[in-house]
Amino acid sequence: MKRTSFRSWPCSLARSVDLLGDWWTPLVLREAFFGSRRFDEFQQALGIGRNVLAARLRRLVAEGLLERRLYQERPRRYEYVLSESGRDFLGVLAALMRWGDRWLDRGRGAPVQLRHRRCGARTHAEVVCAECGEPLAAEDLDFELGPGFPKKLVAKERVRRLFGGRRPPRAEATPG
Amino acid sequence: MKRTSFRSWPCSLARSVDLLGDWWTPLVLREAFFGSRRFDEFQQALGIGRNVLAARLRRLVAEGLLERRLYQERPRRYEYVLSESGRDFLGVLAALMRWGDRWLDRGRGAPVQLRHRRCGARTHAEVVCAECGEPLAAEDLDFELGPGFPKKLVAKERVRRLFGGRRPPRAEATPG
DNA sequence: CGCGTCAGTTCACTAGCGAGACTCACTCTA
DNA sequence: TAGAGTGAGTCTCGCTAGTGAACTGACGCG
Repeated sequence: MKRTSFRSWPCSLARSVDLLGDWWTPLVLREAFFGSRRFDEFQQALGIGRNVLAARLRRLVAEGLLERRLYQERPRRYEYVLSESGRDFLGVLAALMRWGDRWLDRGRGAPVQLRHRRCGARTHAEVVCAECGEPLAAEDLDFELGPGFPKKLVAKERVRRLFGGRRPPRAEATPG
Repeated sequence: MKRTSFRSWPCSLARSVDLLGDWWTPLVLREAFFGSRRFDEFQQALGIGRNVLAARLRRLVAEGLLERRLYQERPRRYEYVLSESGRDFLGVLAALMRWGDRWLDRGRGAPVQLRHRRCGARTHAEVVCAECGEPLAAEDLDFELGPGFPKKLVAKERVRRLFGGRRPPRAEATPG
């Protein structure tokens, strides 16, 4: 029984989760943002099993989030640095960190804070609408089919119900 | 050999990942945002195993992201609706979806798009600095210890290296 | 009374996760 | 030229978590 793969689901969320949705991968990426590059750096910082780390690094390289580069011959040693897509993942990590700060700190405050060099402020991540800059809230969003959605599936009943112009009534009745 | 728990790590990211970092949980939450409330709705929409779904719902309820409420007596039937913290998780999902749109679509375009009711635009999520509103980039961020960081650990060598005012040189040498 | 609905639980099976030991290739020291 | 050290992995193996499917139990309906 293999884990069900979401790779080919018509949903970017599912695909991302398929790739990054295990317990270690986000932390490996965090370490990369903290400056780790070498196998043993990652391993010691996280206390992760070496085989697990090797597998994660391999996959992240295969998927293009990390680049494996030779930093010395004799013996051949490789290090792992964030690629463009890897660096772009910072937003997701920052959003997740922010969520944890808000809901998981049990009154002790954030363990780690962000300082934004550009404006100098101690800050945190916020997820906004790219067009108007307002924070995104569930109530303000509709989901629409995009160009990458398979034509075959458009006719499906569930799809039509979900994306048929408006949200299902139950969703709108959500209190709050 | 149990999965190592990140619950008590001094890192909101690790704690969030511990809670939500498996393959199904984010998709269950996505379904909740799409309007699913009932057990069988979730089950059919995702094709998830019923026992796995039951376990995920139970945990999400225990952690406060979902509320389990009785929607009919005789027979007793429960449904699951997003709580405040659950709704707040939308930002993370939207950021992850956006990342997938950018890096995982293989030239076919986004399968699902967002429409922001407030401004009317077809849009996507963007992660910005809460203070100045500029998009967050890895190069512009410093990490600092916050009030929730355990005092005991501050003396640790690794911690001092990471948070001792500036980033380690290797991080700054990152190309890009 | 038998059928359908809904929300789960139980069960048998197994892929693969995770921890720690081990390997391999090399350099450095004396 | 032994011996220690370093760094990047592989190997072994117990265990767990996910899979799919059957089952349960409370109830309404005709």
